[in-house]
Order: sequence, then structure tokens, then C-alpha cells
Amino acid sequence: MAKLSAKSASEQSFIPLMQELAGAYQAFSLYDAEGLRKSGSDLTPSQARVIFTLGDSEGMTCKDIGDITLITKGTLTGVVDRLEEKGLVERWSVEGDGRKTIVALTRRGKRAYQQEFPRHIGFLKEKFDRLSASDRNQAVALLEKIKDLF
Amino acid sequence: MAKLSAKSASEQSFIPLMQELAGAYQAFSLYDAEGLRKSGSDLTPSQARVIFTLGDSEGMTCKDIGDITLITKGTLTGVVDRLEEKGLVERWSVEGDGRKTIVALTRRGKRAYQQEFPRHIGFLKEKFDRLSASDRNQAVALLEKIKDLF
DNA sequence: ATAATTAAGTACTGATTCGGACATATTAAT
DNA sequence: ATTAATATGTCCGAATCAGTACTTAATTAT
Repeated sequence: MAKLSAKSASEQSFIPLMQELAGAYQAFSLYDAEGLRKSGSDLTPSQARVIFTLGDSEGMTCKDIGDITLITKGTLTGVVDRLEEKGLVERWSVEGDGRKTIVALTRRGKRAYQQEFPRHIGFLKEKFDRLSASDRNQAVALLEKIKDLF
Repeated sequence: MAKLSAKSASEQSFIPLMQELAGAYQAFSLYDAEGLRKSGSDLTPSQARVIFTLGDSEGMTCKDIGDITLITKGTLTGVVDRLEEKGLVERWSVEGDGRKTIVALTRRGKRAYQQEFPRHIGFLKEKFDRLSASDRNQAVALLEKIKDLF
């Protein structure tokens, strides 16, 4: 592959795509965090993602939670630690496979989920509903293609 | 607006879009960081973003750098601090407006830019080139719409 | 001119981020 | 059966992250 100069590098046609991807994610991300902050739920975005993922399941391994929330394992340990301190989740090890740890919502965690999940989805819905179904579907398809590039 | 139940909340049609947006950004982001790490440039993603933004400009204010890189001012102070310690940028205050600080590449910073920017763009290009121009354009348009929702 | 508002940066806090090293446990290969 | 390779989580370090409070400076309103 030919080596690029600084000038020709800055002219690459995929650069706007990179910028818009970051910009769109950033805008969403800030709005998402704002909603959690104003809800008074005292949940950070990562903590909320874990609570919402656990939902009304019977509990999941850290690996599974990480796969869904996209939180890497090293980070997840700390997030779950803080949720445990708040009494929203509990951990126990699974018999049969000593490597695995199950994380599950406590009673209070379930209450938080039932209250905060619909509220937050409603908060996001206000914005996302402004996008047509067609745009939404196209965006999902394209974002999937982009994800699969890497 | 009617209040959502946990069940109806989880059925909202925009949820896959949210997931794909996060997934695509995450995938890109990890690949981006991997490239910088393997290049041996000793630049973190944020540091690289600042260096690449400064490019061969004569220097920019923190505000302008933040607007382009999407790094918030509180974070930017630390990022620039570290770049300054590495001798890649320098800061000075502008006369005429005592609030502003100009950040500019040093000689070494320019060398790093000329070397790392084309290399990194080339690294990313390998992947992005697999996307058709049509998909790229559509994605840019849709991501802009999504950004503007918030 | 004086006061109120806005703007730009820095300092600080708590949380998150990722990778890498590590410990342990399980599974696969021989 | 033993060894090698994988899998799962935790711990650690350096950096980022966003928000808030604060300082200083510039701009606007009165």
C-alpha cells in the first residue's frame, strides 16, 4: 500500500464518517447521561446499563453482561462492586464451574429496574421518535456494516 | 405521555438503533486505539486526536480544539498537560484576549504529526475502504440526523 | 461608568475506560 | 494422566471522562 502524505491523508473520504460516528454517539451519550442524572436515580450510565441488562432475569455471568453492555471485564468488576455497595445487585459463584460468577438484582435492584428502566426509555423515546422508521432501519443496517468492518 | 411498563419499554423500536450505534462506535474505537498502541507512537487516542487536529496549523485555542475533538474542556487541560510534558505541544496566552490560551505543536510535535497522522489514517483506511461510497454517504447523512436529534 | 452576564481555562472529584498481569478453574490435546 | 491451551474474574496503573466550582477576563446592559 502506498504511503500517504499528511495532505492526502487528510483528504480521505472516510474521515467525515468517522467524525459523524463519534459526533452522533457523543450527542446520544450526553443526553443519556443527562436523563439519568436528572432522574435522581443515582445511577451512572454504566451502572444503569448493567441494571437494565439484568432486567428481570434470574442473574447472569459477568461475561454475558459484558457482551451485552460492551463493558470490558476489567471495568465491569468495579461497576458491579459499586452496585453491590448500593445494595442493587448481589454476586455468587456458580457450582459446576468455579470460574463463573453470577450477578443478579436484589429486591431493591428489581425495584430500581422497574422504576428507572421505563422512565429512562421514555426519556430517550421523546428524541428517537423524531426519526422515521425508514431512517431507523437504514441506520441500523449501516451501523451493523460499520461494526463488522472491524 | 403515557407511562411505559418495563415490558413495553423493552419493546421500543429504537432500542436496536441505540445498540448498534454504541456497538459500531465501540468497535471503531477499539480498533483506533489498537492502531495507536501498535504504532509505538506513545500517543493515547485523545492525545492523537489533539495532535492530528493541530495538524500544521499555527495553533488553536483550547475551545476550538475541544469543539473539533469533542473533548470537554476539563478533560482537555489534562490531555494538553501530558502532551506538553512530552514536548509535543506548547501553550501561550494570547494578547488582546487574556482568557484564551493558544496550543500549538512544537517542532517535535510537527514531526510526530507528519509521521503518525498518515500512518494512522492508512491503518484506518484499510477497514473503511471496504465500505462502498454509497453506504458511506448514507451513513454520514443518517448519523448527522441522529446527532441532531439531541 | 458600573454592574451583570458571558466566556475561557484550570483544579478537583468520583467514576469509568482499557489493557495487561495474575489466579484459578475448565477443557483439549497428547 | 499430564500437559497445554482456554476461559472467567479480579486487581492494578495510567488516562480519560463529564460535571462543578473557581479564577480571570471580556462583553453587554443599564
